[in-house]
Amino acid sequence: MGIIRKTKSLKRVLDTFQKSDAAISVVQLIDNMKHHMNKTTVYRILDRLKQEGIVHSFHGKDGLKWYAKCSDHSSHQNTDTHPHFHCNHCGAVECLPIDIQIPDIPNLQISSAEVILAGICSKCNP
Amino acid sequence: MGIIRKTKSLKRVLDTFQKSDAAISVVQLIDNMKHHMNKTTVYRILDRLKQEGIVHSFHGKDGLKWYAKCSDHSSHQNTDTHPHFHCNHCGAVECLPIDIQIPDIPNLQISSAEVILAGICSKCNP
DNA sequence: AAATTTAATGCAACTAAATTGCATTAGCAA
DNA sequence: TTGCTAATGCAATTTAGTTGCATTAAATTT
Ligand SMILES: [Mn+2]
Ligand SMILES: [Mn+2]
Ligand SMILES: [Zn+2]
Ligand SMILES: [Zn+2]
Repeated sequence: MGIIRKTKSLKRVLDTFQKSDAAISVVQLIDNMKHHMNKTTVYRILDRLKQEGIVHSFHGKDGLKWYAKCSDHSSHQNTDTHPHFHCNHCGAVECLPIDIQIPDIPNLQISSAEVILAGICSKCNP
Repeated sequence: MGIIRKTKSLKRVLDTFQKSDAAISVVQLIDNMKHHMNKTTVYRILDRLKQEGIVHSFHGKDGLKWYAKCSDHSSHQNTDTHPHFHCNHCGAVECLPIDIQIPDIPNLQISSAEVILAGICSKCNP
């Protein structure tokens, strides 16, 4: 595992994540890359980057897929349960560097959690 | 608001929710109803039931839409932030009657939260 | 009980996200 | 430079969800 060819396409996508902490939707990323690579390629690159632990994915408030860079400290591959905030006004999504406490539930073996918070972000706030 | 014709189709869908507390995916519900009504009708009935506060919706771990009956006590239309559990093994989804504490985040106005937990349910457990 | 009104439905066409198969290209190591 | 094969492009496909419009059937009125 871990065999990655550093193709131009991969570098370009990787760059997007390294330049900013912001999460990006697949739809948006495909659009950003449309003059440089095929959408199928974007999907496949995201798969690889995720497998390598370089990015993580989750679903935004509308069920669409988003990706964001894994921050250095939060690379606990499995137990990375930080929440995400989706702005209802501008549509931006950000990773929140906090820990949501998931209580133990009797009879349930919880192995992962997705927490998506929605509201108004700081930029859209008065 | 609240004008609802008690059509045969609506009664049939309503019955599904009243007979069980389990959540059901739209995909599954459409399949269950396929001999009795059109999928468009299912979508529209779900919209109405939700508007009436009879059911609530959320996204499962794969981003698909699920619905479940609103329990009598949890009909705080807005602040209903109970989590949902999605079994990785059998695919069942259940509403969890617990409260997840969402901490205040500086600069963010959080108005809703979706918490989806994944793992192994009691039936799939040893 | 018939006529009226219009919410609700069926259906086909459509949109959009995500996936797949296959021929071609380009990283990279020998 | 050559050879291997991971990676890509592209077109077709799948699937969730939506829309427009003609038709049907609840509910209300006569
Ligand atoms: Mn994140
Ligand atoms: Mn629920
Ligand atoms: Zn915003
Ligand atoms: Zn299960």
